[in-house]
Amino acid sequence: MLTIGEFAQLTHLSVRTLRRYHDAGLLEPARVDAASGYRYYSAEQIPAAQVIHRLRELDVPLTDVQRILQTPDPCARAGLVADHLQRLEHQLERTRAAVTSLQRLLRPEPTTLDVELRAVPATTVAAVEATVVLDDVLRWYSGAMAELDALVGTPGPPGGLYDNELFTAGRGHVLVYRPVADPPPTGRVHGVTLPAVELAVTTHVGAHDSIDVTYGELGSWVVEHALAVAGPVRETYLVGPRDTPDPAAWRTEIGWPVFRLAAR
Amino acid sequence: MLTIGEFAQLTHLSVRTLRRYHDAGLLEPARVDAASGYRYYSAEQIPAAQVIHRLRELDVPLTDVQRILQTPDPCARAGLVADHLQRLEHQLERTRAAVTSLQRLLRPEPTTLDVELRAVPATTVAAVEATVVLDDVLRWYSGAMAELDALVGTPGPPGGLYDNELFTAGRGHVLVYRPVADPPPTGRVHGVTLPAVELAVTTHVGAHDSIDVTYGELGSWVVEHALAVAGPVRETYLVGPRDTPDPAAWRTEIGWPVFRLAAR
DNA sequence: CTGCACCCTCTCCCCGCGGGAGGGTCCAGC
DNA sequence: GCTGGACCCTCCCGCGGGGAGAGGGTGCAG
Repeated sequence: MLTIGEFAQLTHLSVRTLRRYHDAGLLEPARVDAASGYRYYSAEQIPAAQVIHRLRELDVPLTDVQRILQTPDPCARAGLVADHLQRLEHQLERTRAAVTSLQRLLRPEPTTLDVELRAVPATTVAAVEATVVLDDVLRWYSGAMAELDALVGTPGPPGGLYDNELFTAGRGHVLVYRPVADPPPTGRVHGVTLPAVELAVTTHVGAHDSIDVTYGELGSWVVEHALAVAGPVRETYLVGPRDTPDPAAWRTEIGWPVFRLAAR
Repeated sequence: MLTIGEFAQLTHLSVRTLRRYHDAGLLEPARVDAASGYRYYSAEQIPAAQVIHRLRELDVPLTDVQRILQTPDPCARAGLVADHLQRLEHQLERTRAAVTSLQRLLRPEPTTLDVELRAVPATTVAAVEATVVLDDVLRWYSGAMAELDALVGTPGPPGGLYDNELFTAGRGHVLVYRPVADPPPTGRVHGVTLPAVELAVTTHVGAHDSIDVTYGELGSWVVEHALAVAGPVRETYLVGPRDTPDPAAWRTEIGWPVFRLAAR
């Protein structure tokens, strides 16, 4: 039997951290003295403590660590760990994208932004819509787009409408569509009539990680032309992952509904 | 002039976040109405907001973001950014190490640990010592070892003594040494007589990322042999980065001072 | 038996942001 | 001009994974 201090020395964890792990139910001491409350650990618990330590080094939240430890089947456990590793990989990807985007931002070259003011008539399309949180939007998008592809023909590039709330509040209404002559009236995929709007349109080239920069430039243009933005932004996926695996070749048309200001 | 909500739409930042950046002095609104407190931004501030956004995506703390933004010289600024990128790279390295270590931990193969009980006589060595925090220990170590190398001959492998507090409290007394016949009596590098101890000794093979596992196994061995650990651990760097760049070939002897328990 | 190192619980602090309360301000439509 | 509703303000609390310290109880060796 080891006191918490001795156990801390053997595992290179702090006494405080061990107490926290106990409180969280991650690492129950082998014995807890009922009278004094002293925690006593056994040497067999060292590997368990080290597994927790490693998972924490990988930024696995304590609750998820508990889930992993409580999974009896080693195979299912490995799956949970693999999930986390994949999440780390994904985050690494975003980090890389942020680095390149930052480098471009800090080396400000005069970007000539082609913006077109375009009046778009009301259109009826086959659409899938939902209210989602920002973190889920990619997952949701691929599911929704798969449904669209399964049900209808594809006479033109797909598009999406994204509530501004999605970005400013992290959660908002989203709609993806494909133009189609005769959409089904109801169901997950159903006909929607997009209202007529005047759009400020430009084209974003490349992956979507730094699309906010293009949005910013488009927004600047709109402001400088004494217009104001309104309504959900519209994206049209001219060239996307379905067309080529090379993100550098992707082309996304982004359009912001605008209206003329009286005079400020 | 844009209200905070409009500016949030243009930058894909939340209103709350913009207010926080203002409070932190990162992004001062172009104008703040004295009467109402309303913040008004200009379209020219969009790139600045995006730079902050990117830095935050790289987990740069707000205080460091401020430091970067306040650096007028673009070259020095790029240096600060590069520092952060290097830190990210370093962290990525540790993440990779944690992953491999975790995989080994979860695939528990019966490790045959060679532990030797060795009586070590008191020795006089040339040493550098300090009290450091855990995060700085690697940096401190390379500096200290460079000083040792500069001043004295190298008749044997270098070693270090690490207070257990360093690991359990994140901060502790550290001493690195080289055995030498005639150490200088004073100065940064000075003679120290290491006390005689009985050591439980084993050898850790590989990089130091998962050395705590070896420490744990050594600790288990000590506990199972009715001994107790005491005093600062001793490491001897038989093969290290100075000898070969391949971490898999590194060999570190780790020794834990022990004493016999009366009878528990 | 006494001193001292150790252990206990408790509360507060940190970061960066979200959520919500409670209240003021702007502006379009009437 | 008035009113309603969208917008904005400040202030406080929550999260997670600890660190720091207060204030008090325990265990053990001399």
